[in-house]
Amino acid sequence: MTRISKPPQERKKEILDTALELFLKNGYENTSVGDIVSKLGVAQGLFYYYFKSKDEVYRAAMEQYTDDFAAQLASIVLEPTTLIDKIEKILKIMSDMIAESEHANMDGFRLAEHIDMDNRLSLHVAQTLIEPVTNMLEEMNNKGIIKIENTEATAIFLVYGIFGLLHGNQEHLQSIIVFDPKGVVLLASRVLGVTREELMQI
Amino acid sequence: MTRISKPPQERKKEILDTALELFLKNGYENTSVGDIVSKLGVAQGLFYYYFKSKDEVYRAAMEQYTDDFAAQLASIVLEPTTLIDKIEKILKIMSDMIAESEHANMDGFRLAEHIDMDNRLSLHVAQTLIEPVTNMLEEMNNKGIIKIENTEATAIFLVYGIFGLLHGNQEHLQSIIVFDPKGVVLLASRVLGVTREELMQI
Amino acid sequence: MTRISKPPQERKKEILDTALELFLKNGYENTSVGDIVSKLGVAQGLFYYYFKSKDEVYRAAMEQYTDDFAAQLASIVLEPTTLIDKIEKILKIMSDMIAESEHANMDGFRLAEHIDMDNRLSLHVAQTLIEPVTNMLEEMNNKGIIKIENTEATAIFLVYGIFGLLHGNQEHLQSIIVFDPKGVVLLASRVLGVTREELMQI
Amino acid sequence: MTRISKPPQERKKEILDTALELFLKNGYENTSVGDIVSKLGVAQGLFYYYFKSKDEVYRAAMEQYTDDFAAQLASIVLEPTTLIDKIEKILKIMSDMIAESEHANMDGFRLAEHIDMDNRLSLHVAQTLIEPVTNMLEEMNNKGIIKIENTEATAIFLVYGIFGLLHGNQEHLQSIIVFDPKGVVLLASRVLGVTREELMQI
DNA sequence: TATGAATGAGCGTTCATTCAT
DNA sequence: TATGAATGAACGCTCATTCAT
Repeated sequence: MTRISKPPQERKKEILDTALELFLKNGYENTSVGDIVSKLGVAQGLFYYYFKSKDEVYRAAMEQYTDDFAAQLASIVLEPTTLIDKIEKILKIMSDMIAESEHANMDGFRLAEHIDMDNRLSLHVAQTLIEPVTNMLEEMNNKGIIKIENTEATAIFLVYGIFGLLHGNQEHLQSIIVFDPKGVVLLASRVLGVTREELMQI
Repeated sequence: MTRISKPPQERKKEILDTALELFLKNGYENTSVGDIVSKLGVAQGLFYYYFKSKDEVYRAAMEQYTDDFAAQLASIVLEPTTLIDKIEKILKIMSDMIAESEHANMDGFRLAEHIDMDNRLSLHVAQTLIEPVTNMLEEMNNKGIIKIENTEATAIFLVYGIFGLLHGNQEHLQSIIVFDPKGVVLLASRVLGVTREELMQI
Repeated sequence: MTRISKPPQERKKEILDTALELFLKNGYENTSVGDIVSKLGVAQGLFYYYFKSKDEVYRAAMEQYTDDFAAQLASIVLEPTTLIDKIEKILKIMSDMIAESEHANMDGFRLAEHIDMDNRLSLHVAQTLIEPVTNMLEEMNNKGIIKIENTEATAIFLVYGIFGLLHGNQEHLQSIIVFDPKGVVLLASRVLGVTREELMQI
Repeated sequence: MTRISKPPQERKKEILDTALELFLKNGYENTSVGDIVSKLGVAQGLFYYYFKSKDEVYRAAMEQYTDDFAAQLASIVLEPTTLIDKIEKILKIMSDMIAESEHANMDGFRLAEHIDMDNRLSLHVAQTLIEPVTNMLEEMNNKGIIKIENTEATAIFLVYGIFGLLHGNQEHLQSIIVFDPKGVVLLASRVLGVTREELMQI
């Protein structure tokens, strides 16, 4: 084979990205190190030049993935827009995230693992969302916009509730529940104890 | 080995139960067919007499498990008690379910698989809860107790929101978010657009 | 492949014997589990049906090998013959042992490992010889035939000295030192502090 | 990395020394080329600029090591002291050699390899000892001090016998056979057919 | 129905060696 | 001389699955 040498950083990124892609598509257990390297067209040994183990890439891929979302969310929360706008943007991000981990090659056999992976990563991201949302609620509390005792619990409830709507959408492919951002906002407003109209003005 | 012949149904049930137990304890990938048969004390081949593959047993075990919950839930919904009582019973069941798949011997390495399994089953059960809850909301709508447009979406939102609170409890083991049934009821009442006092009287 | 099933004991013995043969010929590191099974013409997995690891067969092979010698030696020591006869028989056994572990396919590359293995096993056997020889000396002491203070040290000295003569014979293939049993007996008699003539009469 | 150029001889020596050190500490199989170069802080490729293979370095390291001993021994034999003094010095050297390859961090797993390595090197050195000892015996024969027919066989017997006493000391770590130089001299004197007193005066 | 020995593909990982720079 | 990224074969081991009895 012709030998193509690349800057280590670049190569490492390549491997990481490929690994993430496959982990998202096929799950941890159904992605072998061989899959990763053969997709990249490099030797098996090269993988271990950059990562100590399969587990290590997995963690690194996970981190990169969730960090991306965390960064996006953090910037949204800081944007000087209305709350309703923030919520819609957050919904968009969550929606994208779940779409991204949609399963490409579901051939009966591997169904269990696909669901598995989806869950693991999705829930990881959900956990990532909780902190910034909690902060947002805290801030709204301080500003007197809302009055919520346990902000973290409420954040969890909100994030998972929304996650359920997005996720459920995928699971019951037969029963088409149109995902309705308006409806989500309504539910969210109720949880926060504000009217929809109030929400629009914030 | 002494050869013990049993009625097919019974044997199949035995295998299924053992499989479920191990799947719950160790996760899918960390449970081998060998583990199942050796725990039962039967030959490796017998497994394949009753199930075509490991995947098949997994699906069957999953189904049985969720069906159990579905049955419990269905009966709760039909009980002639107050709504608040129903909600508390449902919370109790969800709580038990998660506790059941909590793992005794978590030594670093296997934690990932445990959480993994937890998620997988938990979400399955969450899906199972959606239908009866939807029915319940539908009925309440008809009785004029609540006024909700999209009952299924609301049911999903509720169920997943609650699931998040239960599950989140496990993830951040260090930051102890005490799971507070009262708080959950408050959140639920807001989602349904009724006051807590109204809820108590229904 | 046609499937040939055998009684477990027999199969296990087969694997053990093949493993021993290869360990003796090629050394531990240069004998792969694949070598063992492919020599036997069975599947790789079968190996692990009978042995938990490569290390386990190695220990088992080692034990079997040394046990054989130990048994032979024990019976020789008990035989009602002259000491000189016993010594000659022991020399014969040691000689055979070393011959058995002679290296078949020494292709430059693997020389280091060959020597290695030879040493490991040879020394193991030497260790095995020490105990019965010590016992023999002890008995001779009691009978007043010899007068030796430290029987174990003397046994070690004797066994290793003889081992050196046998082993050295192999190492310097160029300098042909004819291994002379008579000479060995002479050396042994000196160590024991008896004349050669006395030795013959015991 | 900063690129440090050195005279070829020096670099080669550096690699050789590092390799020897690691071979002594961890054994052949447990020392990788990577270990050697990373300990030296040079690139992987450099190793192959100086040595064709790992095996080659091993042989070279071995040779250097044994040559060192051979030189020490040769000078001892030539020293104008008593035989007993020479013997004691030789014992000291053998003892040091074995001590040198004693291993600090033996955690169960690696014990086998350590002993292995120990054996390999020890026996090499033993082989190295044979020639000078033979010469010594030859000389004593000529001077009429002793009368031995086969000096080389006797040398081998002596060297290996002593080696056994030193080595055996390590094997049975629980049953402490105190290594007693006096005892060794006694055994040696018997082999040579001289009294201990005679030995002292030579 | 039941057994359990046998299969064989696959996995994660190591490492001596090569080669473009 | 020196670098270090890249190679690729091999290894020990696991496990879902098969099949002769």
